[in-house]
Amino acid sequence: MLTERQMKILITIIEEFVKTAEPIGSRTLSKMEHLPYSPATIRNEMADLEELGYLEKTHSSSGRIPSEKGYRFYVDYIQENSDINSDDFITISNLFTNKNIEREEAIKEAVRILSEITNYTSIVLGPSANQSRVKKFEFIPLSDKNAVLVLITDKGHVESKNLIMQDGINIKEVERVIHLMNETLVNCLVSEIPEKLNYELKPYFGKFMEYHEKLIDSILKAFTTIVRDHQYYLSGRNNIFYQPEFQDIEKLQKLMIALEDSQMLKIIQANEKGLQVRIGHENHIDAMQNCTVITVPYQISDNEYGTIAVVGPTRMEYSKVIPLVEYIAKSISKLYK
Amino acid sequence: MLTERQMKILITIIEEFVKTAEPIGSRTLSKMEHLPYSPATIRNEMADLEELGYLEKTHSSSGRIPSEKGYRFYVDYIQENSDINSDDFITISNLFTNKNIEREEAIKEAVRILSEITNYTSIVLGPSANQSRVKKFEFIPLSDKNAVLVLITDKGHVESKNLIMQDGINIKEVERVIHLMNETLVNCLVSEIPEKLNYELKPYFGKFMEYHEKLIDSILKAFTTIVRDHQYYLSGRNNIFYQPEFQDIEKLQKLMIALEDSQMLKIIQANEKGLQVRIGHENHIDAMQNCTVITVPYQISDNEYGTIAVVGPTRMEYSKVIPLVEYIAKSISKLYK
DNA sequence: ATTTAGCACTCAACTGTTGACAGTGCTATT
DNA sequence: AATAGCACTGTCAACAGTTGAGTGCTAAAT
Repeated sequence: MLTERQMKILITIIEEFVKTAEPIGSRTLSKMEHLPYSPATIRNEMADLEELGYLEKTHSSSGRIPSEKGYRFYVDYIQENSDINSDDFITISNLFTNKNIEREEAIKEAVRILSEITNYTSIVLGPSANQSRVKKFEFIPLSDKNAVLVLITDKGHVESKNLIMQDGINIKEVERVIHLMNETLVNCLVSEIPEKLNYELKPYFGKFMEYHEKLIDSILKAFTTIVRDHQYYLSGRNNIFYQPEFQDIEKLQKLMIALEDSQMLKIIQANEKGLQVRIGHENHIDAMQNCTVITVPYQISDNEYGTIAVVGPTRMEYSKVIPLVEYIAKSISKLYK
Repeated sequence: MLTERQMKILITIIEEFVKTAEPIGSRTLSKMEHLPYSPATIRNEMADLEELGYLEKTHSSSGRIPSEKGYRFYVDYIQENSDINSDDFITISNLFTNKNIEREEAIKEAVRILSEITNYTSIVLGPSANQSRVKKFEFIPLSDKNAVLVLITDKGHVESKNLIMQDGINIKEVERVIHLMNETLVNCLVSEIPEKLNYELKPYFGKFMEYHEKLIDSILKAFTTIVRDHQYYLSGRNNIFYQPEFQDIEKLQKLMIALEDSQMLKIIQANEKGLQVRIGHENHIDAMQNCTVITVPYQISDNEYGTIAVVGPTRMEYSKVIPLVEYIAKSISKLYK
């Protein structure tokens, strides 16, 4: 285990490195008044901390920087001694007063502010519509070639599609198809739509007119997205530019591409357990070896969960970010209760 | 005016520079079989072309690169002699067959492919809902605290909002408000919604219950976005990384930020006249001095226009991109007819 | 009157060298 | 156990020298 002094030194190095992004040397530490030891003493302690895996060197004669293990220690440490900076909290709590009763806007706004305060990138992942049930399909003809089809679920998901009737498809016929769709599909799980369309509705029509099949295929295609997709909202992506660890254009590029990749979803989505901090390699994504991802779930109905995530360099202001995301997630969850 | 030979040289320089992104020297040109002149002769011509403003040097002893005026000449030239590469066209025309009758998806997909083929960034700007009329508001209560409000317009815009009833607001009351909203607002322009809510509906309720005002404010806020916003879809943003002119991280950053800026909208939105090519400074955006923006409108109903845009470096493959965007816009417009 | 060959000149990009400097590890001393 | 001293290491920026691609100009050739 670490001695009191080692902990003090380790934490000071981390906090200093978070500020400056420069390796910290023994002389710098020795000058601090809460570390009244000579550089040599500190060097010895640093050598020990390095041997234990908490610190690293960038090259043989450089100062030290925290390792992932170092950050992990730090994160666990501050989660016990968490300390709240009230200023930012006021800004956010204002968002969730009755001025703004539209949920999605409020969440987006909160996350926008989150990335502004922290200077990192943040993400909202809304709940998937998978476990919702069809409340109704609404079909609205607009002209003889155009119509809108709207799907509304019991959890409030709304998905609309602008349909275009190609030659040979009559809008009256479509209306009949939709009518039957409603009868067949209302109250069934959104995830079952494709299956039901294919095996219950299609055979029924197939006997009569061959172009109905084409039509149903199109509708099918139109609504597969709702089954598959989560709402995914990225905010503050451009903040990455300001991080010194991403001045290298290739790393920058890889990270930006990763942020839009489906791997990202897997990371963010997996946890309903509470706050998670994934440091560096714990993310299992190549482009994110220098990144920490903090995720925290929020609840918007009995069994619907979304996630808020913050993506930043491993050299992240954990003590600021962690309480903040927790507070936001809590505020959102409170709305529903 | 330019002599035949000058034109030949100018066009060769541009096409060569588009390929390599390197300044072109007289020796290189002289080696090409359609330019059977000695380096010295070509040097003289290049000096003249520079004096006329079609070419530039990066430094006093470098080869030449095209100036904006040079590109302008080139673009005007190829638009007369446009020449269509059929391979890419097949990919795109497949998108607009009856396999896919959902308009928005088809457009997005087309633009996604556009940025893939060209390796530039492309943008769809959907028509604003401003000139649409309210067809109906649909109000769907989900629980005693949650409800969905859906607005559908005569042009097929659908906007949905998840409302959360804060303490003191009863969902039955809300239902009544929506009912009255429907009566007041159906058939009026979307752009008039705020006004009508404020001056026709609010006074009526205000007398009875003060919290109705709060409620209407919230609904108002929820639906201002639909009035203001166009659909804005960006594809292939990460292609910018591959352009040698944006290896400088600062330029890259500025461009990426500009792409999400509202100035962008103004550029893209302004023209219903047909294809436009804006080269470098013609964009009047600082971060886009090295960029060309090609825009072309598409029509989706009697008086609804959207825009497709391609953003790339001024050193762009004009002869490939221009016919392609024109073809896509035409294909989309054909859907509606 | 064009076109071309020849030559001096320019500038960017690369190379190798150097010295300053920040920091370390080790050892001897307090 | 803590510290002072010292040799050592790697980074960084500045500098000079070299190379090479390309130009402009002039004089000769067509």
